[in-house]
Order: sequence, then structure tokens, then C-alpha cells
Amino acid sequence: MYQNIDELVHAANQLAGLTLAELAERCGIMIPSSLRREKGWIGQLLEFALGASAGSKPQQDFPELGVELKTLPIANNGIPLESTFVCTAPLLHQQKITWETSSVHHKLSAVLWIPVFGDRQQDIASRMIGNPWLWHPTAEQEKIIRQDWEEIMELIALGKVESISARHGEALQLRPKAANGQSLTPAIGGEGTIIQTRPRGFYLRSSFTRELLHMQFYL
DNA sequence: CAGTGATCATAG
DNA sequence: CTATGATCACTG
Repeated sequence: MYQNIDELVHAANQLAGLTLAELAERCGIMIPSSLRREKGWIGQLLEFALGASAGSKPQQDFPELGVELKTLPIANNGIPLESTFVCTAPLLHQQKITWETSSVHHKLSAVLWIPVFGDRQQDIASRMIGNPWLWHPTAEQEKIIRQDWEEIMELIALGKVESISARHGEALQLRPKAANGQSLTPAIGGEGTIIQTRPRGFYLRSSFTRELLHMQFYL
């Protein structure tokens, strides 16, 4: 598809300024009236438009380029509306995972952020694609994320998953990630027992992506 | 009214 | 179930 990252970034730049209605029309995709039942629709539209490998592979969107694609919903006041899902959290057999081999580190090593402007109540069609940018964590950013990750992973290893709330972590937080509250997955419980708990995922706080935006466009 | 905890669609 | 893509919606 793309010979190098520059070609991908160039292609993404061509989409800046388009409304979602314009992009959806180009792609021959119908626009849902609400994201209520299709929360990932915008992300999937951008994946399709840029030719990312579809499907549910536990890999980056552009494996040969080592790049992850993420849309970032931005309110018209310029602030991210939502946190950003990174990956699911390993709750079992995670003792062998180090920061260097973790999915969080892998997924966040290179991210092509695509801002999508529009307030929550704004219709989807009129939301506009902004200027994308390729992000590699700075040493300082990686340090913060790594510390959050290590604290959370230690609590998981100690059998304290259920005591971890979304308040933990400066940039990276742990939250439920499941179809519903009935979903269960095994995890380490107290005294090394195995318990069933809600699947969790790692998310980047919107306060963190807000800083990324600021560094990219206002510094 | 921001942020946490819950939830939706789809593929394998 | 897990993975992908995320936003919804209740609560403090």
C-alpha cells in the first residue's frame, strides 16, 4: 500500500479539511445518524479511507510501517472529548511482560493521530477532519506512561485488579473494556487465587492527548 | 459537568 | 471468549 511512512502521512494530509460527509461519500459508506450503536464508525471510516488492514488483528494498523492509526475527537473549543483506548490489559500470565515487550509500548511507539472536529451534539456528517500528525513519544512522555503502566501492572500481579480505579495513572489509566458488565475474564485474585472479573483496557487520558495537541499545534 | 465505569458493532 | 474501532451515560 504505502512504501514508507511519508506516503501514509501525505495521504492522511489530503483528508484534512474534508467533512465526514464528504469522506463517507468518497468511500461509498452511509453515515449513521448517531454513533450510539456504532461507536467505532469514525475510526473505521478513516481506516478504510487510508487503506489500513481491516479486521481485528492484534497488531498495528500499518504493520509494515509500524504505525498505529487513531482518530481523536475534538470539541470545537479545541479540547479532546474522549480518552483514547490503547489496548486490553493482560490480567493473567503477565509476569513475563516488561515495558519493552508490552502492547502499550508497542502500540504507542508511533501513532498517526487524526483529529476530528465536532461537538457531541453536532451531527456526524458536518464534523471535519483536521490536520493529522505522526507522534513518537518524547523521552519525558514515555517515562510518564511507563510509570503508570508499571504501577498498574504491579497491582494486577499482586491480585489487586479490582482495587484499581480509573483514577490511577497520570496519563495512562485502566478502565473496563467489554461488551457489557456481564463479561468476565480470569485474573489474579487475593493470595494467588484466580478470580473472574470484568476485562480491562488501557486508555490515554484526554488531559494527555490535550497536551499532545498543544505541543503539535501551538508550540 | 468532568470523569469514571458501562456499553455498542463486528470479526474470528 | 478475544480482538478491532471507540463513545455513551450515570454519578459525585
